[in-house]
Amino acid sequence: MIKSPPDPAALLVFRKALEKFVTFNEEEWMLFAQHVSTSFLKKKEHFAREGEIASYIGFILTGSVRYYHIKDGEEITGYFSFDGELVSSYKSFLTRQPGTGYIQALEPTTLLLISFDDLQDMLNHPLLAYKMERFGRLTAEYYLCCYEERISSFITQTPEERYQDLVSKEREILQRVPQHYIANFLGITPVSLSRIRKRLLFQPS
Amino acid sequence: MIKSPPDPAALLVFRKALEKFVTFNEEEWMLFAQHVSTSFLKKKEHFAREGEIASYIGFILTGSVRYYHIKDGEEITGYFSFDGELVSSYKSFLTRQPGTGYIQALEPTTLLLISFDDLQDMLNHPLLAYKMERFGRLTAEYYLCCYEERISSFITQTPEERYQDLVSKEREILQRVPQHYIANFLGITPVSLSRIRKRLLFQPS
DNA sequence: TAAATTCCTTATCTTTTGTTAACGTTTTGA
DNA sequence: TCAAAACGTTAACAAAAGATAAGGAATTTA
Repeated sequence: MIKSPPDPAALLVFRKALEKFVTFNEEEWMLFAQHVSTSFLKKKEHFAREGEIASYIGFILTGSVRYYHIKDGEEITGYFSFDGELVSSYKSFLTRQPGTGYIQALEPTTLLLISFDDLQDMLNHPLLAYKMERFGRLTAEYYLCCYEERISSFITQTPEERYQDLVSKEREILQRVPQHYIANFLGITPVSLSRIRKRLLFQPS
Repeated sequence: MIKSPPDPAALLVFRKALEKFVTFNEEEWMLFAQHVSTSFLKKKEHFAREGEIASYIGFILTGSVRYYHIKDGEEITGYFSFDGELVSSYKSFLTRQPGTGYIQALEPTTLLLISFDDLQDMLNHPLLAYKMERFGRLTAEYYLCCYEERISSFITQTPEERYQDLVSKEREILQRVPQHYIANFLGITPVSLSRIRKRLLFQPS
């Protein structure tokens, strides 16, 4: 992965996106921005691989990625992230243990990056520590809520209901992601999703 | 729910448990402990209900709870927490929106409690703010990793494999939780879990 | 302690999903 | 640009899960 210094426009987009969690003043942002680099992934290029310890947390400027695992030699896609979202093999990044899955660009993808070491530097920097802890807390809490909903969908919904929810709530995924990945995401096989779609066509309830 | 001041032994257990995330010095702990109260739940008593905004985060001193949703008039159990763990309707607690599920004591359960308002006070207290943000970040990150694994299990494993994992890794759940709740937890019906158990008896591979 | 309720298993039947393979279409990449 | 690979659908069959009901054991509770 080739890194370079980020351009100012990109940093502005990043700053804006982070305001969902925390607002940096000028001085803080100056310090923060010094730790940001940029990178580009060609379609199908990997951001993370099984067995590797995640070194970066990424912010997707443009493009999208999928998270997948390999089981019995088969790729199984578990999640997607699009522009404006953070991306990382979180568990690996946070625990410094080898990751168990892959992250791969679905499209040509431009990222902003913060390395683990840089993040630690910021967490230890007297002028940034407090706000970075807060940023980390709010970010983790935000994703915790997302995960909670996703788990709940597996417990309380059938695959067909999960698909209908996707259709009504997450049109973007439908439009930007191949169907066999969506099938995995719903916890079923591509063949089964194709059948569900056919069923819904003829009984759109 | 009846609250009272916690006894010192309970606070000590709490302090010890929180060291997984953060270590308070004496002064900090004094301030922290002032915001802790205690409560007791009889078996089947509720800690949270659908439609209510969660006011407390709890720490289970003794006992256990289950998280469940009601769908089509049926209770569906999604999770359990045991002594030494935190418990809350997190999404509701964090977002101040009405919760979508229930939390109920599986056994007589003793809790330590921190209210949302007290937590905010601590997050705003000059001598505690930094450490509380850090505590919140590390806690949320910890549960994020747990959730990530759980989601991944729904994507990559069959119900039978999930059950086998439970048998090998989480004996405590098996021993303390009725089987039909475990079935829900695995994303299947009690009847189906009974069949899986029978299959495994005769082909323990 | 007796009655009521809950819990687990089992059986039957239906529905859904998984597996494998085939086929035409689209996309990819050399 | 052209061959190869990937994609979505469909079919046929097997395997698993859901729904419902019944029966006995265990637990609860009045």
